[in-house]
Amino acid sequence: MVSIKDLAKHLDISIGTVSRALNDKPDVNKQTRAKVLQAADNLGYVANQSGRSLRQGTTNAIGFLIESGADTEGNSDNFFMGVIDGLQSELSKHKLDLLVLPCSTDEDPENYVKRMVARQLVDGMIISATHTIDKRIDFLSKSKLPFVALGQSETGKNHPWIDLDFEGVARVSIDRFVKNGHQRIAIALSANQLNLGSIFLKSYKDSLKRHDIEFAPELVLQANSNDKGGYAIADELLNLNDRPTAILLVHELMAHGLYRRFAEDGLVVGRDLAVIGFRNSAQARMFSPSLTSFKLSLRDLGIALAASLLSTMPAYQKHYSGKMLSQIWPMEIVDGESDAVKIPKNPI
Amino acid sequence: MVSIKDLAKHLDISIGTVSRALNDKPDVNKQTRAKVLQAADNLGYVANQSGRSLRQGTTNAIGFLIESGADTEGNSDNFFMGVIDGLQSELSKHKLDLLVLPCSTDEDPENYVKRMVARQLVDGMIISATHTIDKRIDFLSKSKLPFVALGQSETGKNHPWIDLDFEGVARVSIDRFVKNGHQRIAIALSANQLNLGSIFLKSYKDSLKRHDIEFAPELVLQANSNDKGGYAIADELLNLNDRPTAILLVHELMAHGLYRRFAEDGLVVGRDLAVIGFRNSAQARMFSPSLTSFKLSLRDLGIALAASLLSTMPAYQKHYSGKMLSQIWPMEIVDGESDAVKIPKNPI
DNA sequence: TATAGTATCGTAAACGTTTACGGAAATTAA
DNA sequence: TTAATTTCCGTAAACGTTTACGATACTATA
Repeated sequence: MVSIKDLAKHLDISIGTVSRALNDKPDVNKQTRAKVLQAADNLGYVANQSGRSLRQGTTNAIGFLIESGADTEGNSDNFFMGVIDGLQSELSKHKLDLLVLPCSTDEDPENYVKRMVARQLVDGMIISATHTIDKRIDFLSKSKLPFVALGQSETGKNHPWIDLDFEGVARVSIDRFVKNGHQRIAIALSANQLNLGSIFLKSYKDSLKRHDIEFAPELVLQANSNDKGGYAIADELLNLNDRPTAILLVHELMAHGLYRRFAEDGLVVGRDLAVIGFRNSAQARMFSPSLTSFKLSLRDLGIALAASLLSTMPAYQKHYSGKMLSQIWPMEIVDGESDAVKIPKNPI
Repeated sequence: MVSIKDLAKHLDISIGTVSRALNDKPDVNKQTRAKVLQAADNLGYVANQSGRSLRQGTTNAIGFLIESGADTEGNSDNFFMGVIDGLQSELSKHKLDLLVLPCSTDEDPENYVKRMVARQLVDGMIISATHTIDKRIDFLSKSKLPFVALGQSETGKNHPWIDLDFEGVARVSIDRFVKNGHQRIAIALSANQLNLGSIFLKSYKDSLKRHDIEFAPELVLQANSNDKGGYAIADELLNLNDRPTAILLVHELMAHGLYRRFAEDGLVVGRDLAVIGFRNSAQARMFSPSLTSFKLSLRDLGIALAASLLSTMPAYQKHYSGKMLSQIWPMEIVDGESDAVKIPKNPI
């Protein structure tokens, strides 16, 4: 590996000048700068990050914290890949690299964050899979490392975050159901602890209240956010005395199981039950009848996350003066056939 | 941030001794070591990685190179998440951290690898999405950085690699088809350049030859590895003069489109066409009739990759004396209903 | 011409570690 | 008691950068 010292020796100038030339500092002659850049290119010089980090206390890298376990909230499709692509697109504008830091299922997330922060290999962090009570946020708030959370938490709010508009998804869904005459509307939630569920549930309740529909606890169903869970929920639903006529699937990965269970009884989604899913994954289009769902541009979300983070970092703030730190990320509904049924005469 | 210097001052001993105590070096008194560890814990000391890297030229981290674009050969999030979990499980045994390095769709993969190597933030690399001709491998071979490839390449083979047993998958599939009386057997490949396709195709041809079945070029179908591609392939297949009675889907993400296209003509997979898919994804179980496919433990694959890499790194070799550097990763077939049809009397 | 200002560069310290080396104290051997 | 050995610890250099500071030479101003 060729160092700055080698460059200096090769050009017979001081390492200080070489460094200044490489870093576009003002007080260096144009010709010498040209020579330095030329030589750097020839010899294949590239700055050693450790040396640079040690001196400046900066790494030119941003970390994206994810959980590497298999089923993280049913994000089975390319959720992260899409977000990552957006993150990079924005970060690369500032010559920042993205390091994805996967927290293993074996390790306590808080401990993992501590380790990664201590390692000092990133200048800022984006954390995902936010929990209602999230110790990582506690820790990061205390540390001086800039960070942005994908997903709100109740742990502390004076940090930037971006959250998908779960509230809006639930509201729009319920409104649409009600508009079509539905009165008994169910909601299917994931069985885990993520904050997502509580937001959805609250918005669901609020929407019902707005329409003067009484909240029925038995219509809040919980299961794992996958095929099996969907089957179980459909089963539970079909066994209710007073069956719902519509259901909102917070995790549309449940959809397939639901379709499957219905098919077993000769029932058809969209005719015997109105279904709206969240969030428009690659699979959503595959259903028959097609699933009404919500569209989300993962790439744009990634870009927004990066912008939000950078706007809190002094070195980059100038580029993001007008940006909002935190925001609710809106999503558009995409019409399918699964919620076609209106005011059913024979509620299932 | 508390440094080793702070620790030394606090304990009124030299920084050399502190460092030795923390790193389990032999020549340090047991009591002083205990004191040092205690103080480090109290003050929340954790070694600065930049300083350490600069001095030792080592980072205690392994990089996993992936491509962050949306459709990377149908390897959705789950694929990587599973592998990552396995990687970490093995790496953590040696106190190594895993950094996932996503190559953006905007950037040339070779250039990205160069940048990441130059950054010197990992001691070794695992690269994925290997192409038949892969410049990254060229570069890494020249550099001194240890690496292992997930997927073979023709670029140079004197480096460790692990490849899924595509050859076996094709062979077992064709054998099973033939055993059930099929003679016209198609194969659906992805339309892109990955090495996977060529291996599959070769094995497909070899298997046919073994059974004295003439190779028919029109039975090699190509499309994008997704729902639409499957639909297109089914369409093409149904328009053939002499239709095949069986098909091997190299990317079972195509399966849904194929099912869909068949349903349109009132045809049923498993009755009117024998289908075997690859690789047993979460969706595979959801099909009806269920898709016969191949099982793959992503976690175990990750563990093997890590072991393979570490066995080439001097500092860790002692733990992996007997390990093989490169290997073909076997997969088991999982019976479904999609290939139930035997020697059809009325070939579609 | 003398002075002030400017452009350019070299010097050296600092970031936080690790580690080779040597020295002092403690222990053992004679 | 002395010499030899061992145990423990401090010193200082080194890794590759960046950057404050000062020095030099040149240019413009009076």
